[in-house]
Amino acid sequence: MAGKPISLKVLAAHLDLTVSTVSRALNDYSDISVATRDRVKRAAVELGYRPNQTARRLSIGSPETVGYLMPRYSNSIAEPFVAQLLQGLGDALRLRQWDLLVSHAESPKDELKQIERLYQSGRVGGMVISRPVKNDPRIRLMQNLKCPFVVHGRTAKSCDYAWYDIDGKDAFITSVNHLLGMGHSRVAFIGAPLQFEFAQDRLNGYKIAIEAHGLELDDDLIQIADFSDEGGEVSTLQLLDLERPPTAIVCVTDTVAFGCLAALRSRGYEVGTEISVIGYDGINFGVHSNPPLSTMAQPQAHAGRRLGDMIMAVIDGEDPTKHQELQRAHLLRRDTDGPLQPAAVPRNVSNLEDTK
Amino acid sequence: MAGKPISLKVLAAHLDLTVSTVSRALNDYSDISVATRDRVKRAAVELGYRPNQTARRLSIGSPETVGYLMPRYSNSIAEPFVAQLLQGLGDALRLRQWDLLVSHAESPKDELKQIERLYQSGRVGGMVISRPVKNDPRIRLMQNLKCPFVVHGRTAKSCDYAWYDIDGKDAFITSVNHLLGMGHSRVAFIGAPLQFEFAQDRLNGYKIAIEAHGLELDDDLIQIADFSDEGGEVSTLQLLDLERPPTAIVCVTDTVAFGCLAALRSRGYEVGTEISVIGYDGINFGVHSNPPLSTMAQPQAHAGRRLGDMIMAVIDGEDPTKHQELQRAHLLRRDTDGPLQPAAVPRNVSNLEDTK
DNA sequence: TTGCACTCCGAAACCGCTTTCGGTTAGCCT
DNA sequence: AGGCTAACCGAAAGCGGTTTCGGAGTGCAA
Repeated sequence: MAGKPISLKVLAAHLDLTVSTVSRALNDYSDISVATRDRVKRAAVELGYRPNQTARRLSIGSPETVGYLMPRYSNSIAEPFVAQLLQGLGDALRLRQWDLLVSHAESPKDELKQIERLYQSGRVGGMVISRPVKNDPRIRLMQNLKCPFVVHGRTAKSCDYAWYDIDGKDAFITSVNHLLGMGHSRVAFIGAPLQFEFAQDRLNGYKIAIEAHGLELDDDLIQIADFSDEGGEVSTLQLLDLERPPTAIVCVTDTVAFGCLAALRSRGYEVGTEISVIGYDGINFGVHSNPPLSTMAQPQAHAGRRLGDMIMAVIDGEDPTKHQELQRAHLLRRDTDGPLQPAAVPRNVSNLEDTK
Repeated sequence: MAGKPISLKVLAAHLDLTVSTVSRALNDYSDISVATRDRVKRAAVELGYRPNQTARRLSIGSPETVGYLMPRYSNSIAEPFVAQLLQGLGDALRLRQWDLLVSHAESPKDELKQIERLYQSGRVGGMVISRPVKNDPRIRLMQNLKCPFVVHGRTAKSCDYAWYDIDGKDAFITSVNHLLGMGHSRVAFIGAPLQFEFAQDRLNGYKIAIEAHGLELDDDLIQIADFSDEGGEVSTLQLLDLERPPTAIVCVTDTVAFGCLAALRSRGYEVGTEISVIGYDGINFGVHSNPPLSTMAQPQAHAGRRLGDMIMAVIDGEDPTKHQELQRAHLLRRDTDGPLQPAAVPRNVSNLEDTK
């Protein structure tokens, strides 16, 4: 079981054949008799022959590997979806015997270098990236390089590459509609920096839903937070300090929502009754937050699998624009959303005793 | 910027030199004059030459790649540490220009196949695995294959391979001591299946601390849960239904602890005062649990980096047993631990009014 | 018997890089 | 002037596969 892996040469010698014959036998060439083909294959498994992939890849001219560029951390909470995404990606690639290479960079410039190195040096035959920003330089680079790629997220409604995304606009229309339907009229939005397309997208959904109900957009109710739980916390505090604070808040991610909940608790609010909060992502930990977070859930496990299928298709030369998939999130009600309290009175107008 | 990547051959032709000269010039061979070396290097950057890694690796006989076998999921809460680990691993490998390959399997047998394929086919020069079980077949396989590897975790106190681990025994001694020091005398342990060495290790710490205080081990207080939040929940309920329920609980992971907290809330306990809970892992979401979870925190970001350094060293031929690193966890107090209430009376002995 | 079409396998080039080995040139010494 | 040593570079053989091409056998018909 130990020892050097056996090469095609020794396998051929063992069979008293040439390497070329053995190679073609293993690859089911038609100009090899079934007799020797079977004989070769049997010997191959007996001797435990494993073709050297490096040699094979050099020869066929394909790395049979795709790279995944991990998103850079913007905060201390680990990206909960990375592991699931990798799992799905790996499953899809393994069907074709391709490998998955992961890399990550420390700065946007470093990301560009990584992509170029990985592709130009023939280490990967394509890339998967997450979380594009507007006019993303990585995408421009890969297009110039003619490096096949798919994007987890979109940068615009219509674009000329392959992507997989969740419809954030639709999701926020759903969540805001849900809140408005429960009687809320002042619902706030805590978003992320708008250079992230998904942030813009979700904000758009919020605005559309608000205006569709004949309400006016109030800039005070739109906060752009740092993309983290701390960011959600400070934004929430600012909202609460408004003259007319909101009665409901939708958050751009669950992580931001957790910060939001923390701020509300610190001010003594009873979330779900006095004030409503809805997050976005559907991460499982939400069951354990205080209170359990209502959120727009999405099929994360599916994403990796689909992205894997798509990158393989694009590498195969299919038209990238034919591989654009938009999934919908669905409202997962837990405990942080509820109808507007009839007697709800803003906290900061000096009659605290009423609400107790 | 587009077009085929340029090869050594065209670079050599462009310089009117041979490939061998150019290759040696780029690799700083001493038998190349500084003049031509500089000329070659300058031309290389000008033309944007990127050596084909597949060819290079075939030639030098090393894949310059290590594989990471992702742990299989046992529950629905995403492994928060995978992303951090990969990041650290990637950093360490990138220093040597090595690549990181990730793979995962659906069953233990599949894991063995993956390892064998990856190594025997020359795709990886070494492996990193997580969460070993007792007498782990993966480890035996890699030893037979002579595949360099390092383990995230240990299978026994003394073993003949490289590992990085957190001292779970020490951590549970610390947490149990902390609770006992606050007056608790009935502290329970919710663990994971003992085939996982870390589960055994942490249980040992618990036992040692209990006995060191002259207390007797009570089997009723030792629960082996399914390795998930649901598991923590059912185990906790069983503990609460004891004749003499515990006044404090230590949990084998934070995830289990979240389930524990859920169970306690469902029974109306005020965690942190009426009953104490301490988890293990220090995952950041613990800040947002209800209540915020006290836990044994550990330097997760460090682990990947160290594992990367170690696997490189082992691949370089260093003695694996010289690369065994034991880190300590430290108590991170949040809100779920507190002194034993003097008047604490078990809930299920019919005088509920006292405790209200 | 010659010819022809198949069947089946070997020879050899190639993928792009590394590395050993050998040979040419220049410089220096006697 | 001849010889010896360095300094530099070219030639070529790998690494372990894949793939094209051609040639040796076989069978069958003319």
